Amino acid sequence: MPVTLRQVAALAGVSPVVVSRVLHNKALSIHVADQTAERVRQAAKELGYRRNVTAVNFRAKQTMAIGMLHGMGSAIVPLEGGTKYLASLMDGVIGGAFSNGYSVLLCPQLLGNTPVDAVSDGRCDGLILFNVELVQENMDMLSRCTLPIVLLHTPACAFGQSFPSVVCDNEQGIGLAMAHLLEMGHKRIAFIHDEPDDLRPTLNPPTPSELLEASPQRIRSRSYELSTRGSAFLENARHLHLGLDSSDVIHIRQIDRLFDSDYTAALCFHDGVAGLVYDHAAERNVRIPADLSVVGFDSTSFCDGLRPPLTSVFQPLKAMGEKAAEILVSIIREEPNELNEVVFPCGFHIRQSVARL
Amino acid sequence: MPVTLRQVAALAGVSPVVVSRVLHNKALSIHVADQTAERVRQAAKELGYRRNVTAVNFRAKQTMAIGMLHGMGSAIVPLEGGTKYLASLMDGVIGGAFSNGYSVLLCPQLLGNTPVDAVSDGRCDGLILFNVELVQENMDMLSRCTLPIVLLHTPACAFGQSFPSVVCDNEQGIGLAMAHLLEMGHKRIAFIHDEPDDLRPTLNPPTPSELLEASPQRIRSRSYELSTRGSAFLENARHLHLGLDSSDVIHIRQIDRLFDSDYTAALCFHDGVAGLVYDHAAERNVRIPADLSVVGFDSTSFCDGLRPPLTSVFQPLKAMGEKAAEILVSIIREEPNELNEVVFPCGFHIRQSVARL
DNA sequence: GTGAAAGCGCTAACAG
DNA sequence: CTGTTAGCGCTTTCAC
Repeated sequence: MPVTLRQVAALAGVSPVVVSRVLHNKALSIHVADQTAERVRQAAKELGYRRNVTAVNFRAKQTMAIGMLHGMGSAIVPLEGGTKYLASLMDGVIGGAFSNGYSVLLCPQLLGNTPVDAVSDGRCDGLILFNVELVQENMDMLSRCTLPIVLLHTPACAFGQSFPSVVCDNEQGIGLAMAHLLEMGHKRIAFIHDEPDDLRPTLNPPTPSELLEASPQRIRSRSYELSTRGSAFLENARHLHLGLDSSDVIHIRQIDRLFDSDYTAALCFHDGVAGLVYDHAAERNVRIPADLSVVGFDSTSFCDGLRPPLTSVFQPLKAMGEKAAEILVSIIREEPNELNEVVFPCGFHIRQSVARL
Repeated sequence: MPVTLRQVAALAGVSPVVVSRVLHNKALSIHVADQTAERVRQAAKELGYRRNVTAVNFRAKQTMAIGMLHGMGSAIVPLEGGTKYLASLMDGVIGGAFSNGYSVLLCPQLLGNTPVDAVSDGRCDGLILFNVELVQENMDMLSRCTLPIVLLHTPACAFGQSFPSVVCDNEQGIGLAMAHLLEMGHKRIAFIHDEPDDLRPTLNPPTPSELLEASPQRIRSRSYELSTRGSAFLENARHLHLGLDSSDVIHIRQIDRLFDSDYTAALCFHDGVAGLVYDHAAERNVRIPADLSVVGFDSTSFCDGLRPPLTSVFQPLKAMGEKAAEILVSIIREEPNELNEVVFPCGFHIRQSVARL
C-alpha cells in the first residue's frame, strides 16, 4: 500500500493540504512556515511518500501524455519500417514531449472499441497524427474528435485546415534535387514513385481534388514537372513518371522501362523507392551512378547503408517531430497559438549516387 | 464538459450504479432488467456518453500502460538507431501490449525528478527494461523499484535473477554462424565487436565477473571461442578478436589489422559492426565476399540494404518484444507465473556476404 | 433488480 | 500561515 498525503500529514502533525502545498505547490504565492515545511519534508522522506500521479491527473482532468497515432490507414506502420522514417519522427516527438513534461503513448491503431471513442478514449491529452489514410471514415472520426490534434507529414489542407500541421517543403526539396542533377549535367530525369497516382475512390467531401493535390507524392511530382518545364536546360527534354506497384512483377517490368530508356537520372519519391531501384539495378547489371544516377528523398541513415550511399533530399524529421509535439503541448495548455502550418525547409545530402555527366 | 455517468443516469431515470453496470460491467452475475438496460443505453447514446478512463484507472489504481525504458544507460537510445534493433523490439512490445489492452509509454530516460521516483513515478503499471547500463547506481534504483519489471535483451543473471528476462540464445546463434562458415570452407575466422571488453569499473556487487559473463557481447565472444576449440576443422586455426573503439582513428587501424591478416571471414558482434567492416572494406578495396566473408548478428532489414546483402544470425526481435510485454502483463495481473528467463532460439539468414572457399 | 453510501488521493476555494 | 470542506467520476458493498 503506497503512502498517501494523509499519512504524511498525520506524522507531521498538519493537514493534508499543507503537505500538498509543501511538496507539490509550485506557486509561491502561499507561504508555509519554514519550520512546518521542514517537518513535512522530513515525514515524507521517512515514510517514503510518492505522489500518486494517477490521482493528480484524475483531479486535473489530464493525462500528461500525448498519443502518437501512427496507423489510421489501411495498414499499421511498423517502427522498423524500411527507411526509419517513422522512427526518426518518433525520436523528435519524444524529445519535444519529454522536455515539456509529457510522455508519449504509442498508438499503432485506434484506441477504444466503438467508433465514437475510437480516436480518443481519454488515454491522452492530444494526438499527433501520422499516416492517416484520407478516407471518409477517418475524416468523420477526426471531425468528431474533441482532442487537440496536430498533423505530422500531412498538409493542413488535407483536412480542410481543421488541424495545425508540420510538413517539410516538398517543392523546395524537389527543387534542390533537380538543381543538383542539372548542375551535374543531367537532362533526362525520371521521377519515380511507388503509390497509385490517385487516392482512394471512397473519398467524398472535402473535395477529392483538393486532397489529391495535398498528398506529398503529388506535390513532389508536380514540383518535378514544374522544374522540367521551367528550366532552359530541359527545354527539349522528356520526363518519365514511373509508378511502381506493390506487385513485384509489375515492379520489375516498370523499372525495366527505366533501365531500357535513355534517362540518366532517377529522382525517387522517397529513399525506399530508391532502394528498390538499387535492387533491380543490381539484377540488371545497371551500375549506379555510372549508368544511372539516383536521388532519394528523406535522407535517413538508410541512405548510408546503401552502396553507393544514396544522395538524398534531407527532411529534418527529428526537428519536425519535436515541433509537432511542442505545438500540440501549447494547444493543450491553451496558450495563444496562431500556427496553422509549419513548413520546414529541406536540405540536400550529397553522397555518391549521382555522377557528373 | 464531458458527459458523466450521473447525467446518463438522470436522463434514464436510474441511479449511476445501474448505468455503470449496464455499460461497463462485464461480470454477468448481476442482472439488470432488459428494459432498464435498454433505456440506459439509449440515454448514453443520446448524450454521447464516453467513459472517463482516467477516473476508472484512478479508482482501480492502475494506468493500463506499460513503460518501455530504453535509455537508462550512458546515452539515450534513439529509435532510429543504426540497425533498427530497438525499433523491431518496439514493434513486438506494442503488439503484445495492445492485444492485452495495455498501451505503451515510451521512456527514453528516467521519469520523475528525484532518485526515488526516477524509475517509476506512477505513470505505468510495469516496465520493460532495454539497455540498462549495469552500473551500481542503476542497480540500486531498480532494486528499490516496486513496479513489475521485465528485462529485454539482458540476461536475468545481470540483475541477480531479480527480474524475468527475454533474450535470444546467443551461443546457439553464434554456433549457427560458425557452422555455416565452416561448411563454406572457412578456417580462419575473426570475431569482431565494438564495445570495450569490460564493463564499467564503477560496478560493485553483484559480482562484476558474473555481470561480465552476462553481457551479450561476452557470451557471443565466448561461444565463438568454444566453437573454434571444439571443431576439428579449426584445430590448427588461429582466431582474432578485434575490438573496435569508438574513436574513428583506432577503428580504421584495427580493421586494417583484419584486412592485412589472412583471415577469410569476419563474424561480427552485431549488424552495425558488419556495416563498419563494409565501409572500410570499400575504402581499402577489399571485396566482400570475394576477399572477405562477413556474417552479422540480428538480421534486421538493415542487412538487406547493404551490398552485398549481409548474411546474419537472426534474432526473432518482434517475438521477443511481444513475449516481454506478455510476461509483464501477466505479472501485473498477478497471474501465477514461474517464468524466469525466456530464451528464443536464433535463426540464420543466408544472404550474399559469405563466399564458398 | 435497484439504489444509497462511501471512498480512491489529491487540491481549489474559502474560512479562520 | 493553517485547516475545513467539498468534489473530480467511478465502482464496490451492502441494504432494500
